[in-house]
Amino acid sequence: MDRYHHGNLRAALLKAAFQLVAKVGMEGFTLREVARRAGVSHNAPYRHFKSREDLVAALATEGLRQLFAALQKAVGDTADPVVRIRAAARVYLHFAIQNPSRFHVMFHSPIEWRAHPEYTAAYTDSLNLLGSLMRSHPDLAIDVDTAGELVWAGIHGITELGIARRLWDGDVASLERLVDSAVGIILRGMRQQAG
Amino acid sequence: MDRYHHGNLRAALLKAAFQLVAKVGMEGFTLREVARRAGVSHNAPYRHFKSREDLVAALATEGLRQLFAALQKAVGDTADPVVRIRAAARVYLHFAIQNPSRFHVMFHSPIEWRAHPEYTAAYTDSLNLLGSLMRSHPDLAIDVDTAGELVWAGIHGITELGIARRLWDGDVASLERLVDSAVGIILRGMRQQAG
DNA sequence: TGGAAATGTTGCTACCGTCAACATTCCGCG
DNA sequence: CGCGGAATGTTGACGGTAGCAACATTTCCA
Repeated sequence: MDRYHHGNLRAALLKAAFQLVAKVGMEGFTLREVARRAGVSHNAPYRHFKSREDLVAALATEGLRQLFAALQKAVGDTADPVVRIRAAARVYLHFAIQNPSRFHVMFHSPIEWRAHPEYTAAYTDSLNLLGSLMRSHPDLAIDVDTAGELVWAGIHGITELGIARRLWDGDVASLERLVDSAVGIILRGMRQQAG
Repeated sequence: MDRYHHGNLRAALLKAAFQLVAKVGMEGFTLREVARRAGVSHNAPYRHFKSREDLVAALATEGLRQLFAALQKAVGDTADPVVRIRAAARVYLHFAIQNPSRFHVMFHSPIEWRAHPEYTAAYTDSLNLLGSLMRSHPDLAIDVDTAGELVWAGIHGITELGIARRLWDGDVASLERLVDSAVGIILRGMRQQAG
């Protein structure tokens, strides 16, 4: 089974890249090391990715798809809008906590994303999902798109500062409580007010 | 004035580093290029910074101090808590928009910050400032520290997604409106409710 | 004033991203 | 079949980078 042609090198490279970035972070992330871990020569990756940046972009895109899939799954469990939004928020947080390097690649890679429409598409999928959640939430004082963006931004901010260890003592549960209360507060603040 | 000893190379290196990162971002940011721009040999920086990472950490710390100073200045203009909080939020946003690379260095550098207490101190200063703002805001339904963290996270999230061009059409004013409404919504959501 | 400490330079090693040239395998068409 | 081009993988080279060691210059103070 030691063939000259690998068979599915592209997927193997992505897998190796995920493992590498999980182990050493984005510093120390090296195209050559990825190739080494996939058991191929240092130049084999160039048959599947234009450049190192191209591989990173693929990694980010793949990560976004995983996140989207997780969000979809979490959201399907109930019909209550508030519960669904909170579930999505928790999934977002947990994804980031469990894969901080992956999250980092997804959101902090200094890449010109306009050259990678698959990335933008994957991103938009999640944003749309959140938007549709807001649509099912009644009594919004602002339009649903803005509402979705604000909720996204709130969760994203907590998650960012959380994995950066800024507002986190290491206890996941406390961060989760913070996310829950953020969702509650933001949704409450967006409500139509009677008087 | 062409001396062997520079006189204040450390400051000159930081300045050159800020210019470089503003021009080429964090990719292409090179210790040797910084040295070149400061007009010294490729190894001179090692007399002032242990490593490349050490220089980046100094850069991030300096950026945080600038942000803190800007926040302080913005907050001094009025006594109304809500206005002050909104002013701080806008300053945060504008700082990031005007110095995206600097912001990136400050918040996305994969550095073990425990080894750089000045960074954590600079960070805490801003967080405390925001906390004190919340303290002057009446009728909070939750404790002030949590309130401060939530406001920070909300603004941070909008700013992050903003400079990543995710929820931004290029118009600063629209982002500003988003920040304003986020502040309003979050503060409203955190209010004690009568019934 | 003289020598140690601080600061800057030169040269080296190991590694990285990428290009070019070459080797092997696969696959469709006669 | 078989053969020739396309796809895939390898080897080798080049320029650039981080960091180490050895050396040169300047400063400073005992």
